[in-house]
Amino acid sequence: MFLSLRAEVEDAVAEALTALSLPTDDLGIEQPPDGVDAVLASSVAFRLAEEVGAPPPKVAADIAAEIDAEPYDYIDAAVGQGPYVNFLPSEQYLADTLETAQADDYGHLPDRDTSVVLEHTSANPTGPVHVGRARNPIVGDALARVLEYAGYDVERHYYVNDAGRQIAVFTWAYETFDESDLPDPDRDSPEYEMVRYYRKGNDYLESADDDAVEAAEAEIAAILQGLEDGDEETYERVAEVVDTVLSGMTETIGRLPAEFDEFVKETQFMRDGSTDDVVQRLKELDCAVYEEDAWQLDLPDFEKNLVFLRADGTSLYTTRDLAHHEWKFEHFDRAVTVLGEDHKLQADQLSSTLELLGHDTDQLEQVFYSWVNLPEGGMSTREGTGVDLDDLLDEAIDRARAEVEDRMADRLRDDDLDEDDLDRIARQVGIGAVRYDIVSKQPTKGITFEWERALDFEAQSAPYVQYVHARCCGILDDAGDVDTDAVDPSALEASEAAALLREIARFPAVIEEAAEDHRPHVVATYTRSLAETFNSFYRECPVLDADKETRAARVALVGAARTTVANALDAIGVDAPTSM
RNA sequence: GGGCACGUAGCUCAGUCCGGAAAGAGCAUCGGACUUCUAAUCCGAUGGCCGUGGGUUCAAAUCCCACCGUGCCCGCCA
Repeated sequence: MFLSLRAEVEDAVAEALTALSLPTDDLGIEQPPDGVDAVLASSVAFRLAEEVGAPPPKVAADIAAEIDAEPYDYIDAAVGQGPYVNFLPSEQYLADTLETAQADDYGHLPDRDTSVVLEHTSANPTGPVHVGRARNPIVGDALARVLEYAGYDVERHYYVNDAGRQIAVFTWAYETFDESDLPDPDRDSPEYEMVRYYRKGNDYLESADDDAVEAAEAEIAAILQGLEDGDEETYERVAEVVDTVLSGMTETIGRLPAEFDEFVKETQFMRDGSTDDVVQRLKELDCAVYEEDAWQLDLPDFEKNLVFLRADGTSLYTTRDLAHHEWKFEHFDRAVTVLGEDHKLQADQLSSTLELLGHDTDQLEQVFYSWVNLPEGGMSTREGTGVDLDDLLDEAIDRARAEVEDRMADRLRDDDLDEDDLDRIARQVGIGAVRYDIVSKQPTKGITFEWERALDFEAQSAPYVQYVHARCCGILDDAGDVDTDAVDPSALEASEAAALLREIARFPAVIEEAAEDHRPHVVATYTRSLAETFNSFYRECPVLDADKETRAARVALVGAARTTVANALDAIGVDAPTSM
């Protein structure tokens, strides 16, 4: 409804300006601050004051007077208020919002008939997922959900780097060292067992004597060469390591939850010849140069050349990624990638090169986030420094469980939570808190990991919003059967109820904004604001004890609040508990 | 050295893209509200030269320039 209202307001302002022979290039539509009755406003009078030769309040009043609300469904009136033209919503707006918002699919925008491939995480399959890279699956999955809400047809991809030196080292180490020489794994899970070989191998390369290292390097080089030559046996050796490690990582990421539709392997683009094909076309480019036995691109906007073929004739990560992206463009309308800020330069070079190859890079969008660091520095799989995501999630669940048990004694609601409920709530709240904490911040801001902060369940966190959902469910449970179809929204005249309905009405616009700008955190901000508005309503407006007509309207409003909270949380991937 | 990102209350952050109605939350501190639809809640108080200095504008946390601080990047690594 909000989106329709906004369209009507834009139309009304443009019409009025045209009638007054004023320019319509900037309508100045904005949302008024709290405490103003209007839902939308225009500040256009400021800009027109000089042209008209009258002070802004006079101009605003004239524009308001020119607007006839009659033909509009959702505008009740346009009123001049100081220098602003304020728009009051109609009964119809409130009634339609109340009805639409109770539907399970509230917040889903119409299908756009546009396919989007969203690549996120793509962490090298070298070991357990640590907190340093945890922002990627959380932001990526939330963005995928938001895009789906916005009507896009989304596929989630994990690009598997299975052709790099690290993986060759890993494969060599796995085949070389014996398990009896390794420490016990931190967890009984494949990636924790496997990473021991990786770390052992890297240690060996750093500390063994020169001859031994040289021999090892020869074996590693042979693996890389085998991949480049398309040797089937080498692929299988590497795949055993990669698939095993990846299976464990996938399971950890799945706890967030974040799932993938496809794991796209880098080697795919070596085996199908597309990397060779890209290389041929890159050589034809005007900026292609052959220097020091290597093929490079002298990209106009970059200081250094981009090497795309090594002196030994092998391809590089970026070369394969070019083939990967051409494949994406072939199969999808748009491609979005969530990347660490350390990949910014590489991503810009990729984009420029794709442009030179004749692709429309408007369809490629990148979202960057900064790494989560420890107070003492970055996290590293190879060095084994860092906090494992599994440990963080386990600790979050443990603490959430302790909270629930703590509150059991003086719990007011008499609904007999059993052991299964306890497990469920601990998991929903614990994981929700971790996820919400990350998804609610702008990804470009730096985060330093601290246990206490990451596990803070106080207000402005997931449990605060989840609690509102549980409260709604509680009220609806007790309300029994209420005919919410023929409810008169004018029964919601209490200001807290009206404010809640207006906040609910914004949800589709929030989804639209988050999807267009690729900023899922605005949805998190919205859930908090919605929860606050609900809590004010909850305090001031009794639902079950109200007179019949008010009761029905308020039950409908709580129903609308429940679906809105549930769907807004769903859009950022946080569970909505039915009881807490 | 160059490029990019970030800098808002003691702490953690919204708001910045697209300039407009007294700068908003939470935590912390202090003071209130549970015989009431769930107190993981609510109400109130305290706390801000929006990094600094210029500029543009009727209007700047928001746009432009310079500077300072922090992080990331500048491999024939990924």
